[in-house]
Amino acid sequence: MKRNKPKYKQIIDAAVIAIAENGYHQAQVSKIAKQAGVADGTIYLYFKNKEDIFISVFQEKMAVFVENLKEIIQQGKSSTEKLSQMIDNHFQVLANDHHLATVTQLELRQSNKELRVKINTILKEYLKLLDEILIEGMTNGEFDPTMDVRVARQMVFGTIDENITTWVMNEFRYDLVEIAPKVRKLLLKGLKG
Amino acid sequence: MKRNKPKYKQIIDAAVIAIAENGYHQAQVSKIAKQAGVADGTIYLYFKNKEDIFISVFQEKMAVFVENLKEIIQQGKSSTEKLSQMIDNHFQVLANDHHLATVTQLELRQSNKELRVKINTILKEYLKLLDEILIEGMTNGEFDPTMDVRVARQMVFGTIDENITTWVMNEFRYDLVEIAPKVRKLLLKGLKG
Amino acid sequence: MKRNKPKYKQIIDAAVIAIAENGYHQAQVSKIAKQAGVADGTIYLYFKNKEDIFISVFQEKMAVFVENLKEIIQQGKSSTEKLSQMIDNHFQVLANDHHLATVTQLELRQSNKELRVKINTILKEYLKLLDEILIEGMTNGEFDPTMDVRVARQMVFGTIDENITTWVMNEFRYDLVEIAPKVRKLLLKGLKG
Amino acid sequence: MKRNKPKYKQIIDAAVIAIAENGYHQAQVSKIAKQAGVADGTIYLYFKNKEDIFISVFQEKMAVFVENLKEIIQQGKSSTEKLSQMIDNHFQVLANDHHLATVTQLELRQSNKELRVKINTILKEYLKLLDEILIEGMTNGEFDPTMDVRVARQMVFGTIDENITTWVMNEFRYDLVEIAPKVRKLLLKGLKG
DNA sequence: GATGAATGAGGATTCATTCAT
DNA sequence: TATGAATGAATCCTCATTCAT
Repeated sequence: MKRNKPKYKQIIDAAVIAIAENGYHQAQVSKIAKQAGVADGTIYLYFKNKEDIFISVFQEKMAVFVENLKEIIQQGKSSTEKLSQMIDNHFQVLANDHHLATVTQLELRQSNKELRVKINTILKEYLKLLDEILIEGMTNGEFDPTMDVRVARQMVFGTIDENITTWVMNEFRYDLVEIAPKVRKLLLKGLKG
Repeated sequence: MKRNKPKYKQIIDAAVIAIAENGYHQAQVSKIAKQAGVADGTIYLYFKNKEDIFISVFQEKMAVFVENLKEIIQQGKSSTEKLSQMIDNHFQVLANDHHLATVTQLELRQSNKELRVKINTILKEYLKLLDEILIEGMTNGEFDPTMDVRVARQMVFGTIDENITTWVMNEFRYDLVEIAPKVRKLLLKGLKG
Repeated sequence: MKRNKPKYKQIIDAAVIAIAENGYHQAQVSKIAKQAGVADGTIYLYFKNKEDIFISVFQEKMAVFVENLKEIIQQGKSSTEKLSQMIDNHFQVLANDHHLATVTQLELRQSNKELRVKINTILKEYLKLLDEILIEGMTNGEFDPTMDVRVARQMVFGTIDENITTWVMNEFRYDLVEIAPKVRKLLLKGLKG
Repeated sequence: MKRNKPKYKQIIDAAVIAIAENGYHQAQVSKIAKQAGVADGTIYLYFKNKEDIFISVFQEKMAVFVENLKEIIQQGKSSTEKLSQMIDNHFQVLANDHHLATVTQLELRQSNKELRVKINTILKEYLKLLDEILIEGMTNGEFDPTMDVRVARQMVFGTIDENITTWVMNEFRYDLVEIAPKVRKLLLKGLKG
């Protein structure tokens, strides 16, 4: 399994840095290779093509969010608490890794429609977990049982996403973590049953 | 003033179609020119360069949103009503123009950071009007007076944006206008004082 | 005759200025038209095409040299005196018109081979008069009667030309007129019988 | 060092042929690449851009003149002999390579001012060696000690250059090598002390 | 597995010239 | 005569990918 060889992760991490520092369109394969300390050709021993690198970057990093969220769901008591922790975790992970935030919020979105569809597919696992929390809350009365789950999910995700993107576009000039409770409060009010 | 000459609007509209049908990176100047029924060189009598076309597209189309919103603010009675109408208008304009929706939600976001910053500057006028509504509502008690306006604004815009983008990515397979009241209800609950 | 209409000379002079200030390749027809205070299309009422402007510029300005030289030949006593005055005149005319010097010595030489052949044809009249002086001198014993006239002519013209071009490339930083007597002395020694 | 790789020289030689056969402005990169038997992109592994090819052509070819001249200076006995051999060498090298003669005398001069300045910088090394010969001759009494070296150098170079350019413009119709002794004789008489 | 030299397709932009007014 | 809006051909360079070593 290529995924477990050291050079695989080495290239993934190099890609994040190369994209963050140079921008999506300026993150050429040769730059990623240089950053990873391998030859250009070596990249193609681990990835099918350039697009495959970017998808893998998103996949690997998204896996962290999904894992965290699964744990949150397992350990959380109320739906409200689960959602709160999900929001906090989302903000915290990106607040702690500016490179990653730049890549996911700004750079990777410059990819073409086709690639974005693939990225969305990866994202779906995360959104499915979010749906679980929402449905649970609607069932147990914590959230409004009459609301449309898709719309609610898009409110939660859209609000989080917009807040983080704005923070990145403002070049991290304010503390993102301070925003989290405000977002949480607004969203929970909107959702509550 | 070039902006008022017929060919200016002709090229703008051609650009929307060319981008929607071919994608951002495949919308070559020659394609836009062909779609507009003018020679390639004619484009450059009205626009400084390709980027200028894209900025102008966003500017011209955004102007419709801003104009509508200004009218909504003038005629609306309560802040709640103003916000409701703003949401409805936003959904309706894009529901009626799939090409424009594709361009603003998916294609134009593939532009590089520099261009996106310019686009954001244009967007700010719209968001400022949204802020006005929110602040008014916080003052008159319709909305929660303790909330952070920026976060609230980002919830409203992020929720609208995410819902529309998802609709576009699902290739307009469901009726966007039916979503509007659901979005409106959730958001107003989140904001209310 | 178009040649005598005021706009003809107006465009010629505008071309010299446009070329001198912008360089050969940056002297677009539109710039020349603007400098001349006429519309782009008007240029084509007086000149067949862009090349025709440049040829005419050279023709009109070279005519001054030829006229002067004819007078020098008529009034001069010895061949030595005629050659001396030709050299002085050549240096003086260009020393007094930096724009013209830039155009003839640097810019017009950037034209393609075809145009340069045409320019050379115009130059030939001037060189023929120079040949006359040389042959006269070879006949009357002032110049070496065994020398090859073509080679001698090319020495005279090449020396003058190289000195002036160097002066232009040094951005007129020294006094060209001071060079003339030194050139004259060297050339006459080379030629003398 | 790219300069020593076989493809470097291969491209340089291809450029000379492409320029000579098509003219400066018609020597597209793709033509040079085709002539060199490499892909267009390969050019850019060896040269920064198109201008860099042209500068390098001049540099590489001028290096031959400079090298020859250095040897001539070392082995020559009198200043007169050194100058004579310099003239002969200059004529001979170009007489033997019509392509090169076309390129240096006609085509490369169509470059813009900026490039010509760079070319002149390369030429300076050659002219400095010429100055050395002249100054030596002025010191040892072979040449006129009162003459202005710059003017003398410009006479020598201008005369050689004009004779060769005329030969190229006459499409090599006569034997250039026969001109050399005539040029030599005239110049030496002009310079002698 | 690893290298890196070589490939070659693809597009924004300029500007001389025309021609309807 | 004079205008100037419109035309459209033409080219340098980048960079993802391959493959001989």
